[in-house]
Amino acid sequence: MNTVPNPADLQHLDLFTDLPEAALAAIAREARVRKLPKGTVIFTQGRRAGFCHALIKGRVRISQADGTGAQLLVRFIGPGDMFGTMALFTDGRYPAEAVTVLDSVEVSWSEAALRNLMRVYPQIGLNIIGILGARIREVQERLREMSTQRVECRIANALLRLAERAGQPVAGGTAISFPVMRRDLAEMCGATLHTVSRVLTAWQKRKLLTTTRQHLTIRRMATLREIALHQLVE
Amino acid sequence: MNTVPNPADLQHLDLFTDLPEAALAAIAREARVRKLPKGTVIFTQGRRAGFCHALIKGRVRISQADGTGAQLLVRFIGPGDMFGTMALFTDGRYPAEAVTVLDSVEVSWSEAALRNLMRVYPQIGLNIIGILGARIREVQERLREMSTQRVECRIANALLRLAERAGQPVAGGTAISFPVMRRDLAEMCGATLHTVSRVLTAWQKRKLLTTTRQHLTIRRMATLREIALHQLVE
DNA sequence: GGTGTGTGTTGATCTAGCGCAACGACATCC
DNA sequence: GGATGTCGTTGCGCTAGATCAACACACACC
Repeated sequence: MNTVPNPADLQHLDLFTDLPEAALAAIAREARVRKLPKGTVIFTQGRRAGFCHALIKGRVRISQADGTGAQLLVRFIGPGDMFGTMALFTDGRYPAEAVTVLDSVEVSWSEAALRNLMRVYPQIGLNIIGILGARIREVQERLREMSTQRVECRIANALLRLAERAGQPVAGGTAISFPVMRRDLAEMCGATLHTVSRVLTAWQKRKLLTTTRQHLTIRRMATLREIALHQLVE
Repeated sequence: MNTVPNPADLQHLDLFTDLPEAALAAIAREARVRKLPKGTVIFTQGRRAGFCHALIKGRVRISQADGTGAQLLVRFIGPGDMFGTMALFTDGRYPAEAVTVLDSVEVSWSEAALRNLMRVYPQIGLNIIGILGARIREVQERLREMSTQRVECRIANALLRLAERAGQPVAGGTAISFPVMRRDLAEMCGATLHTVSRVLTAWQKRKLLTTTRQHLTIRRMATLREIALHQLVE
């Protein structure tokens, strides 16, 4: 585990786009790099937050639980994404839990370091605003889906989002590049894993996709898009 | 309609907290003030955004429609709140529609003016980050509610949020200070207005609240909180 | 090899809340 | 004052999807 990242890696982080070389070097100097094996808990819900995180490699599952144990899968973090940063600018506590679902590498900055960097390079602040804005859009869209669409549409939309952000072109389709369980999909779109299982097997029969345990490949993206759009499915 | 606002008014905007007097004066100079009668459409979904808005007086309804005409009530804007600003930092289009539900007064700044002000007073950027962060939290919480809780809880939560942000203490309860329709509540929590109506009349029989046409007063806040929390209602 | 434990499937019921339909109450406008 | 439109209520049947339950794999570890 080396403790200083390669500035070239930082270039691809959404947090630090449009920054000069010099800035990236300064940012790298303040960073802490960690290798995190699959299954590592990076932070837990409600814990005091002191760091801004970004992912270099791997995949992190962000989920939120309510009092009764019900879970919402907020999102999957991929390489280049920042996470756990909102807390620094609100009440200082992580609102969700972060766990790696693949062997991963993260970079992080202390709150103090980040604030310093933001003072020197205001572009970072603008980047954060852009990231948060985009995220609000997405969450609002999901909220609208949840209130207006039926499960099939929501599952289709969840798959499309996964494909967009973690899709790997393979022979005859697009594979999701990390393990996704039925339970994950269920918690992404407010359904039970039973319903998700039923819908997926139905789609598998229609050759829309193929699945092996925890692995998923979309075969007919266009049809999936249609299902996602149309309220009424034939 | 005067075109320059009183700096004292700006002081109470969440956008401009923690700014020096001088800054407020400069901000006031760049502002445009408009009186908007009830029912005015401030912007429509999808339109090109060129302004950052804030409300001085009144109430604005922000809602988002999907292709099929189904609506999501994103939130109600009250005095001091900024709105329609996210668009400037994402794709430049308003993601929702804004309509006044009371006679209102708004201030707005052109994108260019706002960016200039942000450059001179970086605190504004930090404020925006805080506002967006808080908003993500709220939307995520609603998303979690939508996926895990049943309608009664969701309606209770919607009412509690309304009370928190627009509650006026009155004799024997807390009144919502602007007109709210059954349809509004329904679009806030992903239900039909029929269901909302049924639930509200049930609660009225239990003396939890009283309603007259478009007006709503919560009588037993504590009981409502219980309903909002408990998954299972007796 | 057997024995767990975490995952996925599938069937059989049950029910919360939707959809439809009809009506009632209040406000506004002519 | 009547007509028209917006808003709210209520009854009835229906269905999407939850819940309950049982089973079938796959991969671990002993």
